[in-house]
Order: sequence, then structure tokens, then C-alpha cells
Amino acid sequence: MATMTAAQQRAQAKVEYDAFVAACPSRKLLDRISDKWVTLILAALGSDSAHQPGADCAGGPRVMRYSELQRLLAGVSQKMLTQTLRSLERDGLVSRTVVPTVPVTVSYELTDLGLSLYEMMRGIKAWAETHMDDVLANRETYDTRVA
Amino acid sequence: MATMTAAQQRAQAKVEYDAFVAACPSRKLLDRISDKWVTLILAALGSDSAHQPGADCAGGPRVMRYSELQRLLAGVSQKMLTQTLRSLERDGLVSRTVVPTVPVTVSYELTDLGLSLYEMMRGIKAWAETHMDDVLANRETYDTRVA
DNA sequence: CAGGATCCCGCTAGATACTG
DNA sequence: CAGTATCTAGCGGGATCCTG
Repeated sequence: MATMTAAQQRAQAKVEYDAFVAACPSRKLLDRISDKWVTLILAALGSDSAHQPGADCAGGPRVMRYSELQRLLAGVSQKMLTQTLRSLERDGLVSRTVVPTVPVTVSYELTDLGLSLYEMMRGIKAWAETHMDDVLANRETYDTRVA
Repeated sequence: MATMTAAQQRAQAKVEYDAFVAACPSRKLLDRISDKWVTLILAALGSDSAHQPGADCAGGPRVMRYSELQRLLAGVSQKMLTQTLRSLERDGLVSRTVVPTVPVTVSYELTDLGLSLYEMMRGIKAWAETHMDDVLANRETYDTRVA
């Protein structure tokens, strides 16, 4: 039984390729920043608070408390907020500070690494603002052509 | 019944914020490139074929056929490959060419817009290769600190 | 105040089978 | 060769309730 069927060989190739892709640094980065709340938290802590519909918190503090973030990011569940903050802390992108008052006070801010990531996201933002209109236009053209 | 409960107001805020986020160009871009197969197809068509474990197709053609892509991207299902290619075509990022031979021959290649996106992804790749090691190191430190 | 624990549901990727 | 159609299971994420 040393031989494999074609299907088995394909399955094997898939496993290897998946492992290869999973190990790719770019893939890891994308997995991280593609998370909806990651980007929004980064934007919030990076003081790019234009991500709030009406109000503006321009020049707002780069250090925010849990409840502040929850208020700013309307619609985030506690679960996702906590989960996301934890993973960002784990990756050394944000720092978490607990002040043992009563009740307890917890604040978050970007680390240097997190700030660096935030800066790179501005590059993405720049591309998006430059080219997304074209993409959207192409999309509409395509849809009307089909219909 | 003109008044709303606190819960209703929160739900309303969430809807508005979600709509706001959905309209954000950066968000749209991230939704697009965070797709596993999108990035891999772009890499394949951008001739960055280092995404194959063993073999190398350096300097490979920027125009590839459906079956070539399927072979290169080991483990992709027909469904996802077709679906992804369609959406990329819809957005004007890749062009699809049908040659009516028997059986039919279909080839894909990047458009200028798609190439531009590919170039921007190299920026992401650069950041990843520069900083992901730090992230991973932080992650391990965090895990051992907890355990 | 900041978060842990639990239940539950929608969505989507994937497998399978069929076709022009 | 290059798809289309259908069905299903797994899982991420939200809602809800509880606590140091």
C-alpha cells in the first residue's frame, strides 16, 4: 500500500500547499488586518477618529479606555472587542494597562510596532482612495453589461 | 411611540455605524484582498510564483489558463477559483479571454489596475517580512508568560 | 468597569455530480 | 476544458447572562 491514488496525491498536495501558505508572513499579516475590528481599533488608537459617522474626535487621545473604545466603535460586541484587544496585546501591537482603582480602570494604547502597522495601513487607505472608484465603476459596468 | 428604548437606540447606532464602515473605501479594499484566493491569484498572475512549495516557475507567463491556475494553486476548489476569478474580472482587476477552440480555451491576466493592486501588495509583503517576526516573538513571549 | 462563559444562528467554503 | 448546480457541515460572530 505504498502507492497512493490520484485523489490521495491531490489531497496530500493540498495539505502541503495549505501549510506553505499558512507559513507565509504576508498571509499572516493579511489574516490579522483583514479583521474588521482590528482595523477599526487601530484607527481609533491611531487618532484617526474619522471613523465615526457624525462627530469628530480630532486629536483625541491615543490612549483609550475599554468603555471609550466600545462607545466609539458603535456596534462592537464585548466579546469581539475583548477578543480583538487581547490578540492585539498578544502580538505586541497594543499595550494594556490596568490601574487598580475601584472599580478597575483599563487603558489601551498603540505600541511602536502597532503604530508602525497603523502607518502601513495608511498606505492601504491611500491606494483605496485612489483606485477604489475605478473598481466600483468597473463593477457597475460589468453588471449592466450582463443585465 | 416616537421614543426609543436604550436598546433600540444602540441598535440604530450600530446600523448607522455599520453602514458607514461598509462605505469606507479602505474597508472595501481590505474585504477584497483579505480573501485567501484573491491574493494567491494575484501573486500567480503577477509572476510571483514563489507561492508554490517546491518547484519554481520564475519568470512564468503573466497570462495563465484556468487549468494552470488550478494546478498552481493546489487545493483550490473549482467553485472558489471560478468565483474568485469572476469577481476579479467584475472589478476590472483581471481580464478573461475566451478562445473558441474545441474544447474551449480560457486565459486570464492582470489588467493595469490589477497590476497596480499587485504592486501595492508587495508593500504589504515588505511590511510583513520586516515586522512579522517581531509579532510572532511577542506572541510567544505572551503565551509563555501566561502559562 | 471590564470582562468571562454560554448558547445559538447565518453564512460560506468545500465536496460531489453534471454539462456545453 | 472550463465551468454550473446543489447540498451540507463547521465555525465565526452576536446576543445574553453573570462576576471580581
